[in-house]
This record gives sequence, structure tokens and C-alpha cells, in this order.
Amino acid sequence: MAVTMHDVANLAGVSIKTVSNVINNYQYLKPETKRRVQDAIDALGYRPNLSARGLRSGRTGVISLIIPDLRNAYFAELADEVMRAADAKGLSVIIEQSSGDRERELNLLTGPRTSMVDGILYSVLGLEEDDAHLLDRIETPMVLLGERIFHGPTDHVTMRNSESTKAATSYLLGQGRTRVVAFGAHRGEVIGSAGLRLAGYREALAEAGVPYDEALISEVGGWYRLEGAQAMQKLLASGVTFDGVVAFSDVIALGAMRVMQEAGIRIPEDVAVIGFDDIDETRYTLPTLSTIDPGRAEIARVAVDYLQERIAQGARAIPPREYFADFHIVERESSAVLA
Amino acid sequence: MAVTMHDVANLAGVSIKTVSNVINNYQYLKPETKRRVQDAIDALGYRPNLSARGLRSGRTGVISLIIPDLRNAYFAELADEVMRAADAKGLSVIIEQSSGDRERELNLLTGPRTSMVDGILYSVLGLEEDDAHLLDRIETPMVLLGERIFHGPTDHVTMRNSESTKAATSYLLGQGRTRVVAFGAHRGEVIGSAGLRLAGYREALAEAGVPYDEALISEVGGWYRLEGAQAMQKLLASGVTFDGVVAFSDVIALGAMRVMQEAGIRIPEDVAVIGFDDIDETRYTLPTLSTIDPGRAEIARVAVDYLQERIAQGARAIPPREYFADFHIVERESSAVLA
DNA sequence: CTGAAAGCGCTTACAG
DNA sequence: CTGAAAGCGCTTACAG
Repeated sequence: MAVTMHDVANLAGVSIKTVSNVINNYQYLKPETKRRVQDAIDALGYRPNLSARGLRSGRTGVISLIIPDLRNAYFAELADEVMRAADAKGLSVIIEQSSGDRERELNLLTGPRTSMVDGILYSVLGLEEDDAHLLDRIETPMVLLGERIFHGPTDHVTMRNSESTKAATSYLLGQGRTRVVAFGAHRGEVIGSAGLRLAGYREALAEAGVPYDEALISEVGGWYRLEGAQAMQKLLASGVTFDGVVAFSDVIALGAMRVMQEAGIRIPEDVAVIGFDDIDETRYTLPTLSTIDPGRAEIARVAVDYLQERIAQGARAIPPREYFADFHIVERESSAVLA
Repeated sequence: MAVTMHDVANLAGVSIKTVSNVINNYQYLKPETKRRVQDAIDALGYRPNLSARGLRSGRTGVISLIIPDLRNAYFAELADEVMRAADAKGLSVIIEQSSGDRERELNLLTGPRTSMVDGILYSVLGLEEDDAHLLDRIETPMVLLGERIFHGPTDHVTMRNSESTKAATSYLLGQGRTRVVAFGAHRGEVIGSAGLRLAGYREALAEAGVPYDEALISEVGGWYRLEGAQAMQKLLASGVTFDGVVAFSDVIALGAMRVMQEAGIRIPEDVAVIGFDDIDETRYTLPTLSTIDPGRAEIARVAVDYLQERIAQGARAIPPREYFADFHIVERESSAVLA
């Protein structure tokens, strides 16, 4: 079988407690003892059994990240940032894909695998504000991401949806654009990314004294590129005129750009476009896509920090916190000011 | 504390062994007993402690997937497929990002976290063929992915690099293109994606009787979009003429397309382009990108199958196997036949 | 600063 | 078909 602490202890001539102390960096250790144990560890190639540690200590050093889908670049990049933040703290990450499905999300929050993780980063998509009470019963330390549930029973780390979309809209209006499309609305949604972003759009219009025009509100079925393309086809077919597009995600903006370009619309000459998310790809499209950087890296870092605190102190020991990352506008070719 | 088997056993009036039998679907159980135990499990909300199970049985139900980087769409989509395949078998996946760094890959293969996983899917990037012997000492069941190491000490699941690139090249030549660029070569590489794909390109030329022209071999520093863009800039600056591009990845093809479009080159009228990987995005660009579907879903499925067999039977119990997934050409606008 | 003992919650043999 | 016992490899209290 594999090398155990006993083997190391025997070789070093100490008790297993001392080996444990060395591994866990206990402070009161004679340098000489520490060295001898370390030598034995190296000589035997000892690696601690994390299942045993997990069983005894109640900590596995693993957290899970529940996201809808890695095929979505936004979530792939979020996962990347979360893994880097976790890695810096010695934590491993199990990614669970929910497809944004309500039942699947609930299963992931309470299923057998939860006994394997110290905490959960839950990017809420299937559940809604009214479901917040369902989270009360979850004993695993948890931090919420996303825009579906505010004021839940635990920490929430998210972005400034309304403010940043307001800023994006004001930015296009400030360029002299007068007919700006809100691209990516979800009918009837108030909470949720689309609802909050639409509210920011309206605020910007109001502040600039530009009348709200229902015809410029474009619904997009979801967050996939194809859905953006389809919505833009519909918008163009409706005959409405516009000279700016504030898209509620980069991916749907890219789908829309393709349709506009095929229709002979020049970007930014005829229509200025700004997206949302600042995914890598936006720096390489033709034209490059202006966008909102919502502070994804900061979100990942703070979420892991919060989760770690909650793991250390107990899931309910800390009152729920809310954190909004800083955003900023990234200006690129799709909204370049005309000469 | 959490509910344990003892609590369930007490409530159901059986021993913990019987509870264990129910959980593990042991076949010889009186239906009546099974029902009573199941009722107790439900009533108490019992969930097995996976650390305890892992410690006793030596299995955690977790596998790790070592990949360079989730920001790369190819690997994000591979990870997605692997997680689906694993999920279907009740396995969880820990993703580890290596950045393709040799030392980091070695650490991930032997580090403390390996005691937490039953097996490793290792997408080799930092190690090379000459390093295959380093894998001999790894006791964790492992399946290799990628094109760096063939004939290692364990299973290898991969794609038909040469054959598929040969097919892509023949496809463009068959359209009447005569000056086809091999885009994405790595100087001096023989093994590895770029080397194998270049070999396929040369075979196609030879078969078609088209002379090999060193000027049409374009080196690309890596697999990022920016590197594709830079390489195409260099190619255009060199003044060489060409009417087709066989790119060794979709991502660098997209970077190159952008540069060509800015230079006023029409695709496919002036230059036909075909990529490699069939990432989602290729269906939505302008023009949509023809590509090679290398059989990613099949690779993920077979790799998880192989790994599971190796976990069940012992890391060294099965002689190394090699599996090549089926590929096919996906024809889209970037290589549409001219009217 | 280090040690001896107990026990985390399961599964594994083994018995009946 | 079910049970009683042992033990997986650690960390936690506690003692000295």
C-alpha cells in the first residue's frame, strides 16, 4: 500500500503526531525535528491521504463551483478566475454544470457530492428571488454569484448591472447617438441580469432627456450567439431605425454584429455597438467590440475569500454580505468616435 | 453533527451494514428491509460521507482533468464533454489548469491532491515524447490526451491529426486552390499537433502533385487568437501570394481571418479558409468558418471509459491502449465553392 | 516542544 | 439475507 504517516514517523524516529505537526506547519517545532521529518517525507515520497484528513478534520480542501455551462465564454472565464483564486489558497475546485436548470441546481446544492466539498460557489440561474428560502436549509457554506437572488441567507458577490449599463448607454448618447437599442431584454424580468441592465438603460435615457421608445427594446431569448443573431434579424425586419446598440452580453452582441454586417450596416459608422462582459474574444473580432468589464477577476477573488471565511467560521456565523465589483467601460472599434 | 449511518440504522431498526447494503445497491436485500431503510434515509435526510467512504474503500469518485487553460475554447469545450461523460458515470471532475507548463504538469501528476482522485485525465502539453518515462512512476490510473506523448505507459485517446489535415488540404486543392498556406506550423516539431498536422498537409500536396513551397508554411507562436493575427500580418507583409489557408486551429484561423479582412482580402472569394477543432464560435463568425471536427465528444467519452476501467482493474492491469476518434470536415462559408 | 489514545464514518471481510 | 468487529489514515484533544 501507499506510504503512511506511520512509515514516516518510524523512519524519522518520532510519533505520527510530530509528522502531522510538520505537515501542518505547526509553529513550535525544533528545526532539527522538522528537518528530520521532512527528510523522511522526501525519502519515502509520502503524500497525505486527503480522505483521511477530510474524515477526521471535516475539511476536504475542495470547493465546488456551480455554473450553467462551460461552453459559455463568460462562465469559462469566470471558472478560470475562480480556479486561480482557489489555487492561491490551496483549494481545489470541482465544477458542476447545471444548464441553468432549476431542479438540477437544487440537486447539486443538496446531493451526495456536497459531503465532499467544504463550500459552494453557486452561480444562480435556475432559482429565482422567490426561492431564496430554499437556500435556508442548506448547511454547506455557500456564496452566491449572479443576479437572480439578492438578499439570500448568505453572501452575494456580483457586479453593478444597472450602473454599468447606464454608463454604457450614456457613453453612446454622449457620442451623439440618439436611437440606441437595448439589446437583450427579457420580457417582464425585473431582477436578473437583463432586468437590471434594462433599468440602467432607462435611467441613462431619462438623465439625457431622451424619450423611451418601446420599439428600441429588443428581446433576446437567451445568452447564446445564435439568439443574438436571430433577435437582430427580427429587429432589422421590423424596419425600426437605430444608430446605437447597448447589448446585455458580448456573446449576443457578436451574434448581432454578424447579422448587421451581412445587412451592409457599418460598425461603428452607421451603428455603434457596446457589449457586456469583456470576454477575451471581444479584443479580436472585426471590429473589436467595446464592452463593459464587470470586474470578473475581482468577483472571483472576493467570492473565494468570503467562502473561505465562511468555511473557517461556520456557514451561519457571519451575517450575509453583499459585494459589488467595480466596473469600467472598455472602448474599442465598435464604438469608435467618428472622425 | 450530520446524520450518520448509525442514525439511519437505529431509526430503521437494522445494523449499519444493512444501511450500507441499501446505499450500495447490494442485490440480496428483502424489499421490505430496503424500503424501511430508504424511508429512514429520506426522513433523516441522510447523505453518505464521501471522505469516510474514500478512506475505507480507496475510491473517492473524483477524477481530475489536467488541461492548459479554460480560456482556450477548445479546452473549455473538451472539459464540458468530459464532465458530461463523467457525470453519466457518477464521477465528479476536478479541473486543474497547467498553463502547459512542464513543472506544473509534473506537480499536478504527483502532488498531494492526487490522493483525492481515483484517476487522472492528462492533456499533455508541457511534457514531450522523451519524458514518457517520467510517467512510469505515476501510480494513479491515468489516460493521456493530446499529441505530445504517444506510446506512453498508459492509454492514449486522441484525434487523427495527420489524416484530417490531409483531408482538409485535399479539400481545398480539390476546389482548384493552388497556393494553400499551412498556417500554424511550429518549427522543428515532428510529434505534437502542429508537427502531425503539417505532415498531413505535405501528404495532401504530394498526392495532388502540388510542389511544396517553404514560403507557404506559416509559423504561429502558440494557439491564441492574437498569435494567429500576428502570423498573418507577417505572412501578408512577406508578399507571398496564396488562395487557401489550412489553419491548425480555429482560434488562430479566426485571428488570421480578421487580419485578412482588414487587408481587404475576401473570404472565400480570394482566399478559402479552413480551421481545426470545430469550436462553437466557428458557426457564428462572418463568414462562418469551415473546420475539422476532430471528434471531441467521442474523445471525452472514450477517455472516461478507459479511465474508469483502469480505476476498476488497477492502473497497470491493462496494457496501454491507443484510440483515434473519427473526424470529419465541416463545410461552411469560409470555403464555400464559388458560383 | 512531543507523545499516546481516541475516533471521524464508512466498507471490508467474515460469520451465521 | 443480515450482523458484529475491525480498521482505512489522519487530526483532535489532552497530557506531560
